[in-house]
Amino acid sequence: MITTINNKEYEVNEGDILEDIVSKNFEKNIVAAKINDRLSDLSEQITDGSTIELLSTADADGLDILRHSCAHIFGHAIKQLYPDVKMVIGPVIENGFYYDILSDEPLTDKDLPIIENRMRKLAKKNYAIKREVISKEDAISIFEERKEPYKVELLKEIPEGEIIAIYHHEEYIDMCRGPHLTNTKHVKAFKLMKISGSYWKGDSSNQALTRIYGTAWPDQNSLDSYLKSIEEAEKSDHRLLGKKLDLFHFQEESPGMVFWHDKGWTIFNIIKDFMTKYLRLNKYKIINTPQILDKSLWKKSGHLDKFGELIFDVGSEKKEFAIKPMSCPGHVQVFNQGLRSYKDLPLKLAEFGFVHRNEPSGTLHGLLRIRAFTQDDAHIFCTPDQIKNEISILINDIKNIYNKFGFNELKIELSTRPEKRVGSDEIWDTAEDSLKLALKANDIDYSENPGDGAFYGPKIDFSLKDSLSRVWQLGTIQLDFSMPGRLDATYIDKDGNKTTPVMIHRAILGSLERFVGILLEHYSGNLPIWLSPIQVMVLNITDKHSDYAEMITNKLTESGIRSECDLSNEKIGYKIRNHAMTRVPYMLIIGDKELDEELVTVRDRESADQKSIKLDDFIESLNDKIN
RNA sequence: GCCCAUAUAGCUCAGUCGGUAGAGCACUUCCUUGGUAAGGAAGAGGUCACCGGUUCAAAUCCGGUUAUGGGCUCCA
Repeated sequence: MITTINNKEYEVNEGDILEDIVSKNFEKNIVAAKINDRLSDLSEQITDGSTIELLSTADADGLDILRHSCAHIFGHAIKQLYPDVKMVIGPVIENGFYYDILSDEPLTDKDLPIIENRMRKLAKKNYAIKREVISKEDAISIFEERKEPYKVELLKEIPEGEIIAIYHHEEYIDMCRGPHLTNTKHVKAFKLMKISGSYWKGDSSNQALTRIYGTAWPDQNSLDSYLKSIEEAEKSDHRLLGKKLDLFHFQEESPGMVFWHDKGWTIFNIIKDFMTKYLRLNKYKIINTPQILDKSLWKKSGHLDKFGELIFDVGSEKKEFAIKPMSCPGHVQVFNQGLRSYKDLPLKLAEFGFVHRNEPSGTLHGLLRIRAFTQDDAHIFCTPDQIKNEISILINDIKNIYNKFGFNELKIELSTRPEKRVGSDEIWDTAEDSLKLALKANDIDYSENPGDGAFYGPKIDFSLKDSLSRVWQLGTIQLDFSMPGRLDATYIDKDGNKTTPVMIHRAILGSLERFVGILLEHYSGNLPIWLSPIQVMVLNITDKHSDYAEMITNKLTESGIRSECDLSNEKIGYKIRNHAMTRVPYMLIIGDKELDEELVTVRDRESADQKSIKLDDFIESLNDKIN
């Protein structure tokens, strides 16, 4: 009998176990295999003519297996330490695993080192991990006996006929599809990271569970460098940078709403101005609609019923108002003023819409998830045949705009028709096709999210990751066949009939507040020159040079360069250190030499290099870089 | 909203067994006028998040509230 392992043929006997062949012929760090492209344990029997690819912990699949087995070792440890804990699920995630458990005694982070130590001891015992395929009934009775109600419930949900495997080492038994390591000895480098909450089946109305996160790596070096990278990423946290660079703050009296300081607000406005220029160039009408509108309008638009809890309300003289959570209904009111002709379409209404949403307290997160924010919102009113072209333009523009801000890697998702929806299937076909065609035409890599569209239409979402790999949505393009009708928007078509337009909701940067946060993390605070709130800091060496330094600062300001000067009575080294920490791209040093020769000495943020040049030359080269 | 944790000077943090608080930086004043990442001295700063309880006595122990952090759920 012949089998192919890692492209080499081996003579084997009927009933041979893969592990035996591996231990004779291969290195020790082989942990699992792909048999005919299916992930498998080394404990499997070899069949005639199969093609086998061996996996070590250096392979992505092998590493996942290591992490999965590490979760089982966690289970083993926690059951030894806290026998009453109920095990729920323990899947592999990016960089590690988690395990959901139910514990009567609340576990805290102080327990993590204790559990971790026990895990280390268990792993070192070199327990063999065994796989066993058993019947569903047997599996249920095993876990009933072990008082694991969640495992039993999960088992009951497995369809008849599916293979059920259990894995055990020493006294620990877990239910698992596998594959797993053959021995706990491969688990050497791991750490329990954090403890948090979750829910049974991810439903907040179900039992609250405790989730423990761990990370696991092939060796200590990889673990160390992973931990180090997290530490580094934490330094890029926009909340930390907001404080250090004096950009914004939050306080208790207004949770989830930002107090912008001068420098932060400058960044905000640079972005807003950039987007305004884009809107003007692309024939948008820029409007502004009221912050507070009668609740009846939100009732009519459908938002009050769907998002009532999240809408802030205000009462006045027996009338009930809502603070706007979005700008769409307001935009339809503007569209509805006067009679619209098909010749007016597509009509693009844009607003930097400041909206309030009473997000649940537990979801707030710096600038990335807040309760009051500014959307770069626009609504394109058009006919169904204009959709494709408009979407195509948008996708292309969004890509270019993100590139301009330095983002090249994005996650783009197309969400298609949900079960509950409005509009005919023909309209949905057209809408989804136009989105797909536009994505293809612009050569966009995207994934599909079937059934995740809004009830009123499909959408394309654009997301980015923050410094700690959390994903945040930026832009969105949504087709809407519902709201224009609900809010009585019409135009006169070619035949003189009143017709309801289609509405495209789109935001490019999403929330400007969030976008500032993401930019800060992306650049670790070292914003490109054009986005820097202070582009040039002028430093005098002694009082003698103050007037010249001030004169230079004024000249820079007159040339449209954001600059300040620091005339404080400190040594130059001290001033450089201070401003270097605030990430100013350029410092100009002014002393005797500069005064005598009418020059400025430029210190560059990137290289810390200095060169002395004429002020006008500096301004010119800076303007080249900015534009 | 749910689970766990945290809250001390403007910032970063220390504060042991319950006996009403401390450092560094920043700030103010003075000395210093110094050429590329911290010159020196002095001073000022806190109802220890808030409310309540235990105690002769609470930053410290207990309960609650608020906010923040990490997740979960949610996100038009």
